[in-house]
Amino acid sequence: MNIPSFNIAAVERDTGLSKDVLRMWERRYGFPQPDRDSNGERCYPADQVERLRLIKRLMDAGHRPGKLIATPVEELAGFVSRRAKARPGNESSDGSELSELLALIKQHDSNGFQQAMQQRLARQGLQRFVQDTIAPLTFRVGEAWEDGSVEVFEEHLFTELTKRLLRQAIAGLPSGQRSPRILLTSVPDEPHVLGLLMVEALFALEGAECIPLGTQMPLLEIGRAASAHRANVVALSFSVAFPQRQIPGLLQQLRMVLAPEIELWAGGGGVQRLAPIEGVLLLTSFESAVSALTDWRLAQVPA
Amino acid sequence: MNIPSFNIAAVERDTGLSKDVLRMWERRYGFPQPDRDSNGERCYPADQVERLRLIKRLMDAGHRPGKLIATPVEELAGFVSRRAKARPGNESSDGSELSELLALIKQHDSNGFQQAMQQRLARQGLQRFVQDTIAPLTFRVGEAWEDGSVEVFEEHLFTELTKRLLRQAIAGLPSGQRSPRILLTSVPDEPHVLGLLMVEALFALEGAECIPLGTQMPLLEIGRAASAHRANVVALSFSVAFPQRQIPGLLQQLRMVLAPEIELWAGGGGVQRLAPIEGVLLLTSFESAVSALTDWRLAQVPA
DNA sequence: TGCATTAATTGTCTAGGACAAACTTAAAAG
DNA sequence: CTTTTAAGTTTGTCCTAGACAATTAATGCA
Repeated sequence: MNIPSFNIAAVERDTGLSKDVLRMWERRYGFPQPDRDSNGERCYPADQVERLRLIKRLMDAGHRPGKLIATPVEELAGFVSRRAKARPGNESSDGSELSELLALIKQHDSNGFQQAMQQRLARQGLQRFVQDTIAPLTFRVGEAWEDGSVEVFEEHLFTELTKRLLRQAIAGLPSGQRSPRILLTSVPDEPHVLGLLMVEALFALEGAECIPLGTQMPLLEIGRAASAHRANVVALSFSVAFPQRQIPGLLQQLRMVLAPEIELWAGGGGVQRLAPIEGVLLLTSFESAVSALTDWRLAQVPA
Repeated sequence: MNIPSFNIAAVERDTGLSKDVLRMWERRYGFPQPDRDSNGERCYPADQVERLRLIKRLMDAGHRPGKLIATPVEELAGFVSRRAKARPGNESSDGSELSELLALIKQHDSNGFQQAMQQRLARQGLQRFVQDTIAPLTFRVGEAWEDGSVEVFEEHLFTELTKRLLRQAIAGLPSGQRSPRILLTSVPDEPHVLGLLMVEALFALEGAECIPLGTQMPLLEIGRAASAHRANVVALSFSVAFPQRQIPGLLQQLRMVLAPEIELWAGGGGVQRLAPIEGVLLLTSFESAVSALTDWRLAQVPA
């Protein structure tokens, strides 16, 4: 069973490192060092791809590539997330319950996980379920992914099951002619949808009319959709994983594309530490999201 | 309101054309012809981005870039999908009902669409709903997207609402220890999830235990997930939009990664016209998917 | 210790060349 | 006249190697 070797495009797909970066690292650091096929093209052996994935994970956790690449493989495993390190054993009563949920994921017990989540939803109600269960649990899963204690496929399963749960809960809420009309989506390089669903649940609970467009909408298309749906607000979500430096530019571009009377809100882990942007409302917490909605309504009354 | 200009990365995001291709076209065909900033870097004006998006759409519909780029913008609008052309007015009684659903999408009437779909689901039952409503409707939407009569954001909304409906329906089915255990996912460049949900509905109806991992799983990760979940079958979905030539290679790679006793099934619009692949079962229709399940069960009995 | 300036790090962009795979067209054979 | 084979186009992806700006770290100075 000869393990196949990956060409540069396959490595880009599987690691998330761009071709440019892969070639640059090879030139600068001497790693990766792929074989070449008869055509002079790079062929990455599986173990190098594996190491690249590990490096990428640690980079997302805040480490710097130069150090990581210089470090031998064995030691790499010893690097752990800064975030995880910074939070040693603050196991509140609720924290341990979250750990139980996390454990179900790691045991690949989808049914058990779904049942436990359903129970919590019934007990807490949708709003608190989102704020006190889904959000922190998502955070914990992200942490665990960074420090390697949760596999990618486990994270995928968690996301998939949670998406279902949330969508089901949202479907159970009343709908119809409500206001404001909020268009929910994300930009092309942002595939994470959980944040959008969480905020949709909150907005829907507060009586807003949500128009969920899914993720990855081109900017010009968002503008068109907002007009076509006569949206009052466009709400975008950026996950922590989204490259922060790109966000201000994107929001400014979108602000120019949108009609001025349409509000632009941006939330999610990616906008936590962002400088204010003209014409854009940054939602740094669930509370601020809800109060943004309240403020919008107040602002409508005098007009 | 100065319309912003896009750098090459933004254009890649918004059009789906790689940087390499954008630069190549500029060199070969003289289009696009972006301005340059003080740094010598490309700045694409919005109208060129728009034209590129149109060209990309027509390419996906089967046209060739050389012709398209040579054609003036006004005439481009006249190009229509080959598929759409080939099927002139076969409006069966069911076809017109589908058209009504499509019309609701184009009117951006989410609530009306959801209600109409719910009704059809109740009337047809899940299996026929998937086969006779969702599948053909998805096809029609794809067609309409190709010939430009449906906007991207309309297609997104359709997808989002349909996903919700299907997931809700699936959630209503019994679950628990059933067999076979089927792991459902797609490869990293395949983000389309509707096909997976449709087949999940059918498999779940037939009593299989489905493990939905969402889309875009790296190959090595699929292998790990299959072992961890003790899956009997790994089922992949490829949409019509997926580059066909890449599929055989991907499947062969994955076949090598998977333990031999785990079956590998591939379905979706992308595998319709594919040559058989050793160790991979190609599901070219919903019927073949169901019979694959039956066959698997038969094969288990003697052992 | 806190802040400003310099230095190192790192990603993205640019240019043009090469080549193989996919598709078309032309020619030959049945 | 149709089918198959061969030659020719088209097109995407990969290659090298250089430049620069933006971020992060480190130094000097108040």
